[in-house]
Amino acid sequence: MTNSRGRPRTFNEEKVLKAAEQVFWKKGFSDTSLDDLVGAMGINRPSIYRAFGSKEDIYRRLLQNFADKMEAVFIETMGSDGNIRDRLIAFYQNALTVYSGGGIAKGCMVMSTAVTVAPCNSAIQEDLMAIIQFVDEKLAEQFQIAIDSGHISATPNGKSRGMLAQSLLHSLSLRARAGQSPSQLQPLIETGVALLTS
Amino acid sequence: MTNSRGRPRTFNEEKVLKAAEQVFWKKGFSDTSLDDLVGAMGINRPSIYRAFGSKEDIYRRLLQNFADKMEAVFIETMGSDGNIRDRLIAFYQNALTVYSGGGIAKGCMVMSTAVTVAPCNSAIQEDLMAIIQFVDEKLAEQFQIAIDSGHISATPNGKSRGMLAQSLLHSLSLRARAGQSPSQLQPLIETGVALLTS
DNA sequence: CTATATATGTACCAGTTCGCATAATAATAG
DNA sequence: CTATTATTATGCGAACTGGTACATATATAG
Repeated sequence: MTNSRGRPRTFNEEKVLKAAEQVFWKKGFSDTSLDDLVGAMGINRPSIYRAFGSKEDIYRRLLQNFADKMEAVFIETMGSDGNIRDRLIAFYQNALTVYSGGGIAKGCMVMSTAVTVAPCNSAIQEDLMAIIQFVDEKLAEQFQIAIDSGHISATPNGKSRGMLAQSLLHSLSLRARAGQSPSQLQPLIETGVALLTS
Repeated sequence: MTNSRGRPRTFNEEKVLKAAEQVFWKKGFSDTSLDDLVGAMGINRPSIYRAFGSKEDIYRRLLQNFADKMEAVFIETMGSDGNIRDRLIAFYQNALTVYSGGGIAKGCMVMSTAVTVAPCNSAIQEDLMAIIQFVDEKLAEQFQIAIDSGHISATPNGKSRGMLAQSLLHSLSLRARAGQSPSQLQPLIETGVALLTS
């Protein structure tokens, strides 16, 4: 029994999901209508449902998808072997490029859009919480390594530094979406990293 | 010509605005319907329109209203004459009480709800930007005083410290709305303030 | 070929959205 | 009292909401 029976799809799954992401990213969950998705994805309503489920299903999938992409950025920048200061700066700068990309003020897709719905949608709230905790852990790991190898002081500890490092990320996202330019935010990255690695 | 001609209002303006705030705070701008407001405020649609204008008018008014209330918290805590460390901790703790109040994960009303709409509504985006910049300035002021009086080092400068201090606020709001408890966030406040005042 | 499985397109559902037109109500001014 | 002014209540309507039924199209399996 092959999986390719029936009429073949006319759309590329990756492409239409990317299109849907753009809409959710800009308009948020509540303000995105199925008609918006139909327009952006270029496929009809019943096809969307058949392929991806409900609006909420698509959105939650894209949340995880975005988090995965940011994790890739994290691994790419923080995984190298320079000192933690330079690696952190590279990470924040790449994140900021994502947040401010395309000339539109966007911020982080997760932090900017899931927040609002969270109190009314426990599934999305849990997704958001899980992503925040994951980022905390990943950052804490890196600080712990730097502490263990004597590059930075043992206080604040790795976990605290991780949470504070994510705070900077939260603020970059929020400020970018409010319309602050990358050049305005660059000093925030630099002084933030300086404090975080002191 | 007196102002009290005609049929008198049956509602208390402050009270119904407070009720509206609760709805917007929980559901965000887009997901709050006029029927929601009618239900919460206890007055009919045409009365709402006559008294406060459109849904967007009410929301923007409440944004500023909330910012004013937080400024009052700021003045109350940061205006005293203890050392900057203790005053900052008091400020963050009071803010966190607001963010986590009433058993529901709420976060900051401005940061949690205006973010999402910002890219689609330039007026709200500008409101958000103005509030962020105002908070930056108020915080920077306090750090500058502490620097000038020799209580903390001159680098990072007051402006940078102000922006970083607001980052912590952003993260507290986001984390509270994601469901993290005040006790989980207390260490973030403490280590954050320690770094900010080092 | 026929049977089956998947995808698509039209058209529609019931419920909700915002905003308003209209009329009734309740106060004051003279 | 009547005229004026302001607020409140009923309820409309046209557009939009997320979601689906049904018929049609296009592939593979045998």
